[in-house]
Amino acid sequence: MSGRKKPATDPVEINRLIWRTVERIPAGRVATYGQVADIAGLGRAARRVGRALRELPPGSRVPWYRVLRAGGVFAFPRSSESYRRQRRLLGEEGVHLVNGRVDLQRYGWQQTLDELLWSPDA
DNA sequence: GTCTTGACTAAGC
DNA sequence: GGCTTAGCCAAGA
Repeated sequence: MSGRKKPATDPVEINRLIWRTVERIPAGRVATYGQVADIAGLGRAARRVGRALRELPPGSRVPWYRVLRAGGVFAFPRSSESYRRQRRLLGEEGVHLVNGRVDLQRYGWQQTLDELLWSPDA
């Protein structure tokens, strides 16, 4: 047997891995490309995440709109259809924009830290 | 095999 | 606040 071990070299595997990671983002939360890449085990391949989402077929249940650029900024131009769609979908989940961007300290996907910092009493 | 592009990020002006 | 530069990684020409 060829003992050649390759860590998710197949683009299909990588895409699935990225999509699966994006699906893990809970509703009402958002994550950055770099964060998704890191969680997916791709390191700094934030661009790879963007490509995977671009290749994402329509009708998919992957919440691509929960993925933002660094700083909570949208990846699309403000006059783009995707921008409005993303903004609307996030709004339905309770995520609204402040000065054209999302407050990552509040809506950012912080699996553990968030519950520690965000007290329900606030 | 080299160059360009891109749903990226961070730092600098 | 916005624009530029540099770094990064993968796909396409």
